[in-house]
Amino acid sequence: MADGTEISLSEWQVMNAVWDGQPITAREIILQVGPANEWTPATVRTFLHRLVKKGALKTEEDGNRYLYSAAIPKSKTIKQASRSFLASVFSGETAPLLTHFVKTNKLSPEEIQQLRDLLEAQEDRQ
Amino acid sequence: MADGTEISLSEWQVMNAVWDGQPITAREIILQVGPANEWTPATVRTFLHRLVKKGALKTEEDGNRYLYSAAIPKSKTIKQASRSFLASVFSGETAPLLTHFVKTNKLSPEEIQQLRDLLEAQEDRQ
DNA sequence: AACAATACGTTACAAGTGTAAACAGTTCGA
DNA sequence: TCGAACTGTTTACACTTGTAACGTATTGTT
Repeated sequence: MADGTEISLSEWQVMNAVWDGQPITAREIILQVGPANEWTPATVRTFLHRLVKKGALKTEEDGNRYLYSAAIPKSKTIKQASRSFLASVFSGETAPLLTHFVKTNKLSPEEIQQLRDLLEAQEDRQ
Repeated sequence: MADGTEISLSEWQVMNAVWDGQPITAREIILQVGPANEWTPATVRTFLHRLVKKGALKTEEDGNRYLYSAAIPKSKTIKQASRSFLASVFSGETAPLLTHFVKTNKLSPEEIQQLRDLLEAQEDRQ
C-alpha cells in the first residue's frame, strides 16, 4: 500500500514513455514499449487502463482516440520508488547504494565530473 | 519472472536480517523485523517459508528449531534488484539515478569523500 | 502429569501483476 | 459499400504478495 500510487515495474515502462512524449497516443506507447518487452498491444493497453484507474495517467479525447498524459509528476513518483528501494534493498543506507551503482555501471567522463562537482557542492553546503 | 529469484520488498527485510546475523533462528528474525513493520510472527514465518521455497534461504536443524541462512549471496541479489530498479525507474540511466540519490539524501563528509575518490578512480580506470 | 508457551506446517483469502483474448464501435481504402 | 484495420472496453486466469489464523507437535513449568 504505502501511499496510494504504487506503480509496478511493468507500469514504469509505460509511465516513462508517457512522461517523455506527453501527450501521447496508445499506439505510440505500444510501439515504444511493446517490442522491447515482448508485450502484445493488448498487454500494454491493460497497463494503460490500470494506470488510469490508479490515477497515474489521465486521458483527453482526440477525435476517436485518446491522448494520454501523466497525472502525477515524474519527480514525485521517482522519489517514492527510490525511497522504497533504498529502504528495502540497502536498508536505508545511501552510501552503499551509491557505491554499488558507481561500481557496477559505466559512466562517461562528463558524468563522472558532474557527479564529483555535485558531491563537492554537497560537502560545502553544510 | 525475469530470473528465478525474485525477492519482494517485504522479503528483503527478512533477507537483510538473515544476511547480517547468519545463521539465525526464526524467533530472532521475528524480533528484528516484526515490530518495525508491524508484522505478526505468523506473517514473518510466511515470508520465511516462501523464501525457503524460492531457494533464497536454507535451513539447518538445531534441536527442535531451525537455523536459517542465506542460500544466495547478498551481492548477487543486490545486483539483480538494482539492475531491475535502474531499468524500470531510471530507464537504465545510471547518472540520473546517482544524481537523484545524492540530492535527496544526507551523506556524511567521510562518505562524500569516499565517493569522490571512487569516482576519481573510475575516471582514471579508462 | 497436565497445561501453557513455542516452534513449525498448512491453509486462507483478497488485492495486485503479468499476460492476454474476445468483443464492439469507427474509419479508411478498395 | 464492405470488410480490414485500428481504437477502446470487458473479461480471464494463474501467480505473487501482504497479511494472517488454525492446527499439531514439542517442551518447559508447576
